[in-house]
Amino acid sequence: MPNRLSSERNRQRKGNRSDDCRNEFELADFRVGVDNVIFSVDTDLKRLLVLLVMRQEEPFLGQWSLPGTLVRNGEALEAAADRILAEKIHVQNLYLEQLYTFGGPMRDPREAEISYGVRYLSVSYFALVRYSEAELIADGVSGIAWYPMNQLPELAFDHSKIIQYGHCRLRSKLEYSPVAFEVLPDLFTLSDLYQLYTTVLGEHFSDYSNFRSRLLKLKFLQDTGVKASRGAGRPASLYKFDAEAFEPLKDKALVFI
Amino acid sequence: MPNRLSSERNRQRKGNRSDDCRNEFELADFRVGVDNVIFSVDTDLKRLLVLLVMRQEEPFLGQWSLPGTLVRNGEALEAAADRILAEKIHVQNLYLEQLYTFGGPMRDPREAEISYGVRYLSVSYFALVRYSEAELIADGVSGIAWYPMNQLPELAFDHSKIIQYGHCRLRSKLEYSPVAFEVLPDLFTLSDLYQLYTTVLGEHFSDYSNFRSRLLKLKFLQDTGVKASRGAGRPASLYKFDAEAFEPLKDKALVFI
DNA sequence: TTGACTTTTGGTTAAAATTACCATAACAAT
DNA sequence: ATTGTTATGGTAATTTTAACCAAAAGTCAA
Repeated sequence: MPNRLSSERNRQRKGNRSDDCRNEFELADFRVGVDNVIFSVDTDLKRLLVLLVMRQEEPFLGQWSLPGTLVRNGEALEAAADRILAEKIHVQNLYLEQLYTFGGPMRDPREAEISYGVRYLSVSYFALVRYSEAELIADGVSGIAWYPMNQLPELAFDHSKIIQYGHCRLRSKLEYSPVAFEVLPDLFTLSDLYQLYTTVLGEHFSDYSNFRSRLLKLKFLQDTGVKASRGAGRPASLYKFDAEAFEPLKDKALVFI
Repeated sequence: MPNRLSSERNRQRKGNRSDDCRNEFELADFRVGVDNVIFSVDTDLKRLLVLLVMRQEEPFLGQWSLPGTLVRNGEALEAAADRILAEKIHVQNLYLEQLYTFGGPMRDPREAEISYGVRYLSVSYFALVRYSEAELIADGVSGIAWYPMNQLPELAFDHSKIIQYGHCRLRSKLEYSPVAFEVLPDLFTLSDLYQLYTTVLGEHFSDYSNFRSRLLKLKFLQDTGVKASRGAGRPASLYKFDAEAFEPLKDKALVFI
């Protein structure tokens, strides 16, 4: 990060902040926030869900938004993402990675306030959690809820755009990486796996029978021999993910769309 | 970006900044920089190159680093990336996209200075430029040079890590997107294209003959009929990229590794 | 108990894609 | 003219994909 201005001059600039002349050549002061796009899959109802929270303050008071927070002193970005996630849901298994950084000027109305010169930047994170074990933490007044991807309400800031971006990432992650096994139970049936994939990707990529033989041929799913009988139909074998056997297959596509 | 603290309390915090007690629960003030990983391919010598600049100031004075800048008032992140690129090289065709945001505490030694509480965050961008037309802008004292990816010097900050991350992105971009045609001349031979791919990906993904037939079968390369005779051997046809014909093929893999 | 229904499992077969080659064409250099 | 080099257009064996199909093993209801 080479800096054209000396640190001497930077200190000077900071002292000037309450002047009325904003210079376009001066450096911007940033407040950095982290926003999480937390996905979950309800395989029973075949719905892809996003976690939203109701804003408790201005701007956008009372509107739905992504759970987020401003980054604290000494806190790594991912740590902030972890923190806000832990504040909103109890969950044991999760996948978390950085998504994108949105930082255009005036993406936050607070930039227009008298405390001008402050920019709001959002480093977004993408998370996938196990739906069955996720307990939402409703701390009294604040609203919090899972929303189906196809029934999203109007959102604060540019959060709709962030969610769309996260949706793209989720789809490609599912195609090329074993994230699915982070959010499935340790023991799962091939049908569970297929439900998860079709809920996110649609049913256009493969039929169940071909999906099965494709995944089994890759040899990283261990048949435990245990059978799971769930309602009608022949009981299915419970499989478990073998991370070691998967190792050589990383960055290969698992399914084709 | 929901904010647990009221904006009232934020203003208070800003007034306190020169106190000596840094509170870990207080929000961090950020300086946001943009760092560019600018790649280019020298197909003659079969080398993948990265653009580096010599730092003119502390910290890391005199060390090689990625070209970067701090973001100015009212400037979008991508605009800052464009600006620093334009300051360093003249180039007509280029591909530019956001890479990753590095923002751990203490990634910049300046955070340890007496002006504590300031965090340095780097939003990195990834660029690919046409080597033949790229003119480096050497403004007197400052050093600027293309370095081969396999002979990188010691770099300032965490820039080595950023370059490694960029290298991964470059490989996957080449595999799944038509970036190659952004940095090839308008008219190119299939050999030119193959050189580009092998220089970045290695020769393990396909032999020349199969590479040719694979790409030609996709029908988005137009044979202009014009022949290019370059040294020995049979003259090659010059092709051009047909963006319209490519449209339906986007987000499909072009080559397989 | 028996037959209908559901779901899992393990196939088959035709079409398509991949891979490893090979032969020839069209030029330059000597 | 001969040789060397690169481009081009194949072939054939193998693998993968896509679209099915039928039996196995359970539940459910009459």
